[in-house]
Amino acid sequence: MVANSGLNSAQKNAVEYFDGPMMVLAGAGSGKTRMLVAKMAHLLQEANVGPYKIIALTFSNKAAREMRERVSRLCGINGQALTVTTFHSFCARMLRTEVEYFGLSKNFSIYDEDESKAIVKSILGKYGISPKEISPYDVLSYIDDLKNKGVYQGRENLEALGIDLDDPFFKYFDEYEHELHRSNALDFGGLITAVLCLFERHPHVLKRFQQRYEYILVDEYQDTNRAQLELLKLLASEHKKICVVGDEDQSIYSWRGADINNILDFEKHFTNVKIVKLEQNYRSSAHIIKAASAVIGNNVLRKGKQLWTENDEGEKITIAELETEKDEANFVLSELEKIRKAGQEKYHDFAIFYRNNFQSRPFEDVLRQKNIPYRIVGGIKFYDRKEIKDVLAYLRLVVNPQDSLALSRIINIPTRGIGATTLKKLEDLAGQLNLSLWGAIEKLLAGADDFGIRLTPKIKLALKNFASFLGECIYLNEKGTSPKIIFEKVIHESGYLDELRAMRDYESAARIENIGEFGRAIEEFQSATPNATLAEFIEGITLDTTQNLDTDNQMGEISLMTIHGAKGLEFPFVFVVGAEEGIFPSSKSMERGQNSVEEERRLFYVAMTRAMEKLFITFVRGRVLWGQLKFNGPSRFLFEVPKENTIWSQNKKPNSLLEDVGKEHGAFDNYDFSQEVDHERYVIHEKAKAPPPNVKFQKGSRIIHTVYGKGTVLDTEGFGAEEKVIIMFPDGAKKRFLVKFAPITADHN
DNA sequence: TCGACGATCGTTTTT
DNA sequence: CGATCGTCGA
Repeated sequence: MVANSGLNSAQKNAVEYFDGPMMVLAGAGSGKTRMLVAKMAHLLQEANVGPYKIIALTFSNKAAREMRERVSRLCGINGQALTVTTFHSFCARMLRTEVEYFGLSKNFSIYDEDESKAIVKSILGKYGISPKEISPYDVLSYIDDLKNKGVYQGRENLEALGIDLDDPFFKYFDEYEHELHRSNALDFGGLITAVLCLFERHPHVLKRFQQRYEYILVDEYQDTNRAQLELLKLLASEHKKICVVGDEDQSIYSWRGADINNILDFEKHFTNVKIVKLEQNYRSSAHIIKAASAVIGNNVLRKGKQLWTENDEGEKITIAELETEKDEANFVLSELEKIRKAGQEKYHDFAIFYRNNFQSRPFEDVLRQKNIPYRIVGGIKFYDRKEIKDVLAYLRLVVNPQDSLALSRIINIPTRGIGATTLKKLEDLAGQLNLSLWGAIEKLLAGADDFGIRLTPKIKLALKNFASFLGECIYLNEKGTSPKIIFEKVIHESGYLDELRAMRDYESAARIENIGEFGRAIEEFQSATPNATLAEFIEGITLDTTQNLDTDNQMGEISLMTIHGAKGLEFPFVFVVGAEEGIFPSSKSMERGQNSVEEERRLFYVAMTRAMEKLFITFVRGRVLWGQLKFNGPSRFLFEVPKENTIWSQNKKPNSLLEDVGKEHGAFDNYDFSQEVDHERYVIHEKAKAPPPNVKFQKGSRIIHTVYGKGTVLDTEGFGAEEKVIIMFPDGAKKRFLVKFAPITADHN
């Protein structure tokens, strides 16, 4: 009975039901995690379900850890017995144990985005395509998109998934998969699709997992992609005891493949679905809840929930207009200090949220200047540093010698005289023999055949030395030598540290310091899990990028983060800054259209609902963007916040220079700053349209080029004699032409 | 094999 | 404006 105490009736319904598929639509601050924890506890204690029968899937390791810990504390059991994990870790673990059923060996590498991009680049290079013609980023996005939809090589009925097999990029997908395979590697998306593939081709394996995991719980369901939905459908099809928990209004990762339709169409994918809505909010004041509900009510793509609260009305939301981003930072700080001094609040009760990372700058400046403790959540990650990636590449190579990307990264770091030319020869050989780079090197050094590759004796010796050093490391690792010892061997005997030491500059010293930090992380890992392998350490850091956030001092620190980073958190006092058109909603989303703007609105909603007691939203009249002063006007979302829940605060400087500059630029035509503060003042009237420039080709129109054939105008620049067009051709190539000279005509068919 | 220069292009980042 | 990246030259 412990599990259910203190729950409201909706939460109880969600906790106690497990007869079939259920979707819990949990509004912001509605006690979702609490409900999930109670539900697991209920299964374990009331229903006497064995812990090994339950799987709970989340998106972040942080969420997984938190849930595991709370459940084990509530039930007084050892959390290790529970499968509470992320989709990706779950799949990685399965693939390593079920290794005989799919094409890679147990020690496969997991490639991150950078590494995937490097693969794409090399493929395009092989085709002789420059990054200007076809952007590697576009190709990678395409491949990523396929994987998000559940595509794997050899999958049938792709048309049903809406995949166009004639897409010119599809061949790159094949090439890409082949390259990964040759490196004994998977990317993030591939972890999921490989499991789909395994389940489809080996039904008895699927059966085993279906039988084992009778109860399936999914957190943050709005963030799942199509591939993950399919995985869930397969796993759940035997017992149909699946419970997904999510909030369509907090779906803010569509650009990462999350498919809001997974929630909207849940009843199409599962039958006899029970839906429970958690609509009582325990977090925020009534003003905040009413305002946030009104804003999100403007979205069309939703199931619809009516959030309510018994909490006090609280203070109205302050919407403040400032002159520049500097004034914005100063305003936020002065309001913050007012609150802090009046109520003895700690710094960690405050958070500043922005749409883009670059917006943190002015706040950091002011905070540093005033000596106020703060921390930036997110930003540059430890494992993204060059030196860490280098050392990691060595270690990955030791675990998985077939990892050609890792090998090519460090084969000449430190400089060994094995330069680009030699590497190219080796890569070509590997391609010919369809081996990994390491495989090719071993073959070549075996000496039976030189494959027509002539290397100078010096280079050959360098290669030999390198290979024998690596061979020793590989041998030690196979023998079960501890990760720390292999790490030490790598950094010392590879010459990596020596090279850094020889540099004798500040930057190199910092790098040495970071490598030391990395060593301590390995040590910590080793003492926490004494028998764990290097492979497990590496998987841990590629799949779990959670940073240590333990530096809380007495007064705490103000948190600065993007709104994406704020999801799932709460703070008594929240400042949402930069609420301007083009910033929030972002200009890109405005270009993309209605659905994208809806996602921005969800983001706005997430931001608002983080606040418990008091919410401030600020915007500026003039912002320096890319070295230029921009006048974007207040965000459309501000006008969706009901008047009765807000106080608008105008902070105009007398005789502001900015206003003159703005007028000069014609930027203030939209609204009149001389009037008193009221909503009407901010209503943006349709701008007088600039006379249509003298352009021959419109964006989106179709053309014929006498050399390259048919294409579509992606974008135009300039006009008249200066008019340029960027054309996308059917093979995916992008080219840029000066209209005056290019042999292009409009294609009216 | 490295460094200097110029062109380019500017979200969000759970895994 | 500024970081990043690719190209070219020595």
